[in-house]
Amino acid sequence: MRLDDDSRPPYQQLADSLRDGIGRGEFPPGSQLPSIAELAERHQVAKGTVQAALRVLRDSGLVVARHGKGVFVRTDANVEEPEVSLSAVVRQVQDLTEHLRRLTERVEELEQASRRQ
Amino acid sequence: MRLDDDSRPPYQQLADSLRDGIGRGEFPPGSQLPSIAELAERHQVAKGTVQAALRVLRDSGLVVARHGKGVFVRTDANVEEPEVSLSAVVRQVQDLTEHLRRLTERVEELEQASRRQ
DNA sequence: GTCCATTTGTCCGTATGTATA
DNA sequence: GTATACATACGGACAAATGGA
Repeated sequence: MRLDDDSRPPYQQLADSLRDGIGRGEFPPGSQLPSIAELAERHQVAKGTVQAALRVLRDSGLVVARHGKGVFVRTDANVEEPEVSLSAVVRQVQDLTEHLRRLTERVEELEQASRRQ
Repeated sequence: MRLDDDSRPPYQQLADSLRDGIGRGEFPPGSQLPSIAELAERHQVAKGTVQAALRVLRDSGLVVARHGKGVFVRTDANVEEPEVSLSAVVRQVQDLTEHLRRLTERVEELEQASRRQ
C-alpha cells in the first residue's frame, strides 16, 4: 500500500486503503482486521494514526471494534453505499469547493511568478 | 466543574460538562468556546483529551470547529438541514470536476515550463 | 481461580502543519 | 511577518476487556 500521496492526511489514506481492502474481499465480512499494532507496524505510522483511520471506518459503520478482541468487518457492511446523508455529501462538496478555490489561488500565484521570469 | 467522577473517561466527562454549559446558556448559540489550549489548562488535561471531547460534540452536531478561528456553538440555522436537491449536488460535482480538469491542465503547463529552465 | 498474553481504549506531552486574522 | 487556533502525528504509558494456559 502507498501512504505517500501527501494530498490527504495519512489516517485518511489508511482508512481508504482499508476500505478498499474490505471492498476487494481481502478482509471479508465477519473477519478480523490485523491488530492496531500490526497495522501501525505494517504502514509505518503511529498507533494513534491507525486508531484515527479505524474511527473513520467505525463512523461509517464498516467495522466494529471489540475491546480485548479486535476489529471486525461488519457482516452487513456495504462498501458501495456507506449510508451517507445528503447533508454529509453537501458538506463534502463544500469542503472540496473551498479546497479547490485555495488551490486555484496558489496556481495563479505560480503562473504569475512564472511569467515574471 | 468536576472531572473526577472516574466512572467515565475524562474526555467524556468534559464533553458532558461542555454540553451542559451550552444547554445552560453559558455558551449561547453562535458563541465561541474557549480555545483548546485554554480548556486544557482549565480542566488540567492534555489538549488531545480536549480534542476528543470536542469531537463528541462535533459528531452530535452541537458545535463546529473552524480552522484558525475557533470552536463555535452551532446556531439553529447551522443545525437545520439546508434544503438541497440531489440534482443540485450533482450539478455542483460536475462543476467541480470541470474546474479540476482545467486546473490540472494549468499545472501541467507550469510543470513543463519549470522543466525547460 | 490465577496468571498472562493479546488487543482495544484512553491519556499525556510534544512537535509540526495549516488556516485565520 | 507575527500571533492565535485547530488538525494531525508521534511515541510512550497505563487501563480494561478477552481468552487461553
